Amino acid sequence: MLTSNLHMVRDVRGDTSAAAELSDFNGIFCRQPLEHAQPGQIVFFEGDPAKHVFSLVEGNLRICRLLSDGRRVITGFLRSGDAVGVSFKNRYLYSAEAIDEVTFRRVTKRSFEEELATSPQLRPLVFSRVCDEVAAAQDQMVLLSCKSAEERLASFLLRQLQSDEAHGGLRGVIALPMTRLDIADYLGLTIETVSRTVTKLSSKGIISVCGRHGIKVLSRAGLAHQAAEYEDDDVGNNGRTMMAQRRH
Amino acid sequence: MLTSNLHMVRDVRGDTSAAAELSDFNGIFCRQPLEHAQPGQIVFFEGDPAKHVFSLVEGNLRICRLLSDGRRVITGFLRSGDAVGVSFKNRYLYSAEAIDEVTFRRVTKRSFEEELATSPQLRPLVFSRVCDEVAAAQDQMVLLSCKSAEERLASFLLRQLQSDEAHGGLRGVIALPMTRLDIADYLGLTIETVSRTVTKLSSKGIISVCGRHGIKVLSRAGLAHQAAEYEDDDVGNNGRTMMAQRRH
DNA sequence: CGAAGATTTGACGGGCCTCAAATCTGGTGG
DNA sequence: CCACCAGATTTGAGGCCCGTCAAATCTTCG
Repeated sequence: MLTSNLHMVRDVRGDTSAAAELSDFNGIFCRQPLEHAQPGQIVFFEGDPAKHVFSLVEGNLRICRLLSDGRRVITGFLRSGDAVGVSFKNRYLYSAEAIDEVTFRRVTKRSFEEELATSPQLRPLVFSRVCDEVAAAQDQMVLLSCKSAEERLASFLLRQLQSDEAHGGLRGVIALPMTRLDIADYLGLTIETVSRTVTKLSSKGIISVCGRHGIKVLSRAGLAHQAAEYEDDDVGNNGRTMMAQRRH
Repeated sequence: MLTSNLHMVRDVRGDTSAAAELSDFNGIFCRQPLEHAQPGQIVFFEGDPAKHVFSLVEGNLRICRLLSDGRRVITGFLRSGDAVGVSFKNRYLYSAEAIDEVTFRRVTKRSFEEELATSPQLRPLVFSRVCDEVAAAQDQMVLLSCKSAEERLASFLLRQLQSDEAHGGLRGVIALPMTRLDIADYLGLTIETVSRTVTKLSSKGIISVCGRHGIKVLSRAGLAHQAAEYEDDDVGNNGRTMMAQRRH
């Protein structure tokens, strides 16, 4: 049975304590040579033997899965500081493609696993990242399962905004290195619907389009409202209330 | 930040070697007393402090997440042998509800984590299960992202069939302890669409409905064809071919 | 400038959702 | 044993959101 492969293990979470974590995690990679990939280049293919674990130093990757008839799903976007290929499985379950110019390092899966087995500091770190990975996947399942196009885009933009800010981007401005088709395949929509929905949010005064790969957030509250999620702040709330509502 | 929680760590994978794994994994739980839950009872709530890890002994659970307006998403179904609540996070990210009569055991998260830290046999086991969890989540993202109602239901039935067979069920018969509403919330459809699609598959001669909670598979190949996935056998293929098709 | 690709905009149709009602199933009490 | 009821499921009619197809516009780069 072809089973799991972890594609994304986020390295930075936007607080000052992340620096220590980052160096710990990257300790495995830092002796490896830098490698490069051009936009559109595929770092590894779905189905290939999973020989390496990668650490993204610069640039952005998209994680793709394909159906037999050519339909494409993007299960995640990766940015500098993320790792990809962490798994005990022997084949990659997805492809990793460079969105823009990318630099990365790699270690063999074997040495990564040895490091993991022998390093008590590393273990909880990796395990914790994997938990974040599962949480992200579940958020995405919620998004795909029952959100409208407008809610999906708003949720996506909100996440990107938080991610950008965690990485030291300008407050209120979202960088979108990926194309509209990438966004569409990530949100389970078509390119046309993404475009129309961007226009709609823009005409509502919630965002403002800045060129092809930039969006300015004019009303964060408006975005959060459209996203239809529990989080109502820039910071997630731990005191989220429970309601046991049911339809009908 | 409220982040990941692993809900499903499948314990049995249908081969004879699974028995050893199972006893290893359940070694943590086997000294704990048995607990019970009635149909509809909630084992723990989304947002509650995550104090325990659970091991399902008998019966079925549904894993639910709710949106603020009451929309419900089921991110997974659990059966005997599965564990739930494995995570380093301090709050549950989802609710776990009994579908039928359920018996389970629990250990504190603290003791589970201590066991995990000190047991070199257990670690790769848990880590491997987590990988399966992520793989399942990604499969579900593919399903929700771009499959039609018919493909979703076919994929779901195929998975249930494989799971049933792995657990020693009758060949070709699928047990569906959950309601149609559960299936709908799991597949991102409405209850009416699920019902209509079941009827459609039935009238095509691919399945045959056996009462409320049973479905007989008349044509496994037909199901697999409708599911629109790579796997074309009852066993997944490791030699899956890669194609780099793109739309347009 | 010109061409290729990315994005936007428009018209139209279909698949799934919504609302409504009929039917089926299982459990309870007479 | 059977009537009855509540909940689950099925079936039907109609509408809407988003996908499909097509064309215009914008951007980038040789």
